[in-house]
Amino acid sequence: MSAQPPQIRVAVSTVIFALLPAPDGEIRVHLPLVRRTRDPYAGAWALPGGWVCAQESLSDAGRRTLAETTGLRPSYLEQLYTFGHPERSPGGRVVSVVYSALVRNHEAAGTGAGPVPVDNVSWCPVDDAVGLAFDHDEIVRYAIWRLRSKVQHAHVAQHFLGERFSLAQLREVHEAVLQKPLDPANFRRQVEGSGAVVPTGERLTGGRHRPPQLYRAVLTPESAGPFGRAGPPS
Amino acid sequence: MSAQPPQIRVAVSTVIFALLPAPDGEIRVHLPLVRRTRDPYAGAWALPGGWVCAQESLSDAGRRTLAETTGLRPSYLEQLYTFGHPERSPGGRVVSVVYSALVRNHEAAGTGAGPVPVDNVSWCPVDDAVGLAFDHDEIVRYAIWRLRSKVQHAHVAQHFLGERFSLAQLREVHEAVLQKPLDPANFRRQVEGSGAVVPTGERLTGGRHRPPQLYRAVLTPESAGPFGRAGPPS
DNA sequence: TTAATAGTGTCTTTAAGACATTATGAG
DNA sequence: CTCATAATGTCTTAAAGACACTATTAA
Repeated sequence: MSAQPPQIRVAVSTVIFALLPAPDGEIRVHLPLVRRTRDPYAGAWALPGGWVCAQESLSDAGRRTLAETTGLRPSYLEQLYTFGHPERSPGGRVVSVVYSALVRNHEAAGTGAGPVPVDNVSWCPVDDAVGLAFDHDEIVRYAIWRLRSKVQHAHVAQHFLGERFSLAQLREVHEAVLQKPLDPANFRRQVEGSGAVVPTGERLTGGRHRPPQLYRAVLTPESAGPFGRAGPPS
Repeated sequence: MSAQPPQIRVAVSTVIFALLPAPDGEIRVHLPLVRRTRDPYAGAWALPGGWVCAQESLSDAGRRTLAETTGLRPSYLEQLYTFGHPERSPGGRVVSVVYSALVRNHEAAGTGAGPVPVDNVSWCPVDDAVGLAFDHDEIVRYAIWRLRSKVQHAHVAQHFLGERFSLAQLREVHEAVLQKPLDPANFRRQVEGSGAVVPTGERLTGGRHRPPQLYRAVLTPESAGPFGRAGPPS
């Protein structure tokens, strides 16, 4: 162990997912990209991010740089992975701690998710996010794999929805993420039986059909982890 | 994004697990700790680790510092989490990337795992690893939770064993990690049916009973992840 | 009434768990 | 032969999946 560690810069990046309608009308998983204004990779698309300040936590740095570059303020960030290959940034050694979050559609509004593009921010279907700056292609690929592996753990899909939601809405989220149709009856039994959601007693009116029961998420002990929430502190 | 990032030091720590007999004869999950020789926390036990050098990858830094402090050289390191709370180290801002590995008993030999203690290294039952330096208590708690959540994914347990192993040995690993007995017949069906192991045709002789078939692990597509191995690059 | 989705029932298939039974090599 | 563990069989129960059916609201 050397007493004088070398200069390594610490950055954060964020992979934000939202379910938006693609040009073909299908609901697909999208993520926001920002256009780089300086070298290296000036003009290329990249994940939102920036440097970690001396007194802020890593997740706070993720939140701050995401808001600065895109205006997004998700309620919940989860650490995804830390990328630190010595050659991953041409400008010198950078270790990037990457966070991920799921946002609702109205949270994405006004940030380039709608028909009007916001300057230098673009929501992109995840399968089209290639040719990004640095090693961000790899990061995106890893993030979408993790999303699909973990959607089974019910709390993941609920971040795409509001506090109250119908089971049909929850099912549509799962269908969009997994890219396959699910049986409404079996889905209902699975979700209700898992204890991950409870009915609120309210109903969602306004549709031209029978109004569905509204549910809300409950934190299950298994999903809580050793610190009573999704990940460790920091 | 500020052009001049502040000075933040980057370190790695490693949580190494081995299955060793406890004083009471039970096989328990242990991990190696090293005694700190300088401030902060001089004299306290801590996880093996050290600073990341300029030209080495994060996992290489984990491997190197682990070997320097304990002599251990596990074949496979998996990134666990990155801890970066601003106040986690009294000596100034430190971001620690933590790696985890599982080692076989003979790999742990000569590093304090046997009856003869090696200077400044001690193998400790995970439940007794409290009062460590920095935030290492939290790190250990998170690592053991992850180990227990993931032992179901068969490849995890196989790192504790050699390349070839009997199903009884594999079952004993699962029993030690999960701290509960498993039905041999049902365990066999589950593991064989999962395709995670295949018989080698060899048998393990020497016991005073019917010699068991030996198996080896096979990398399943689901456990491989998006890059054909357990985690992303870096 | 009709359209449309909410919600239930039920059958089949698959897997988990408990536990009895048979197989085989060492001594 | 006997002991000990390997390996298989079978029964029960629970869950997953396919799909028919009933319920309820708005227009």
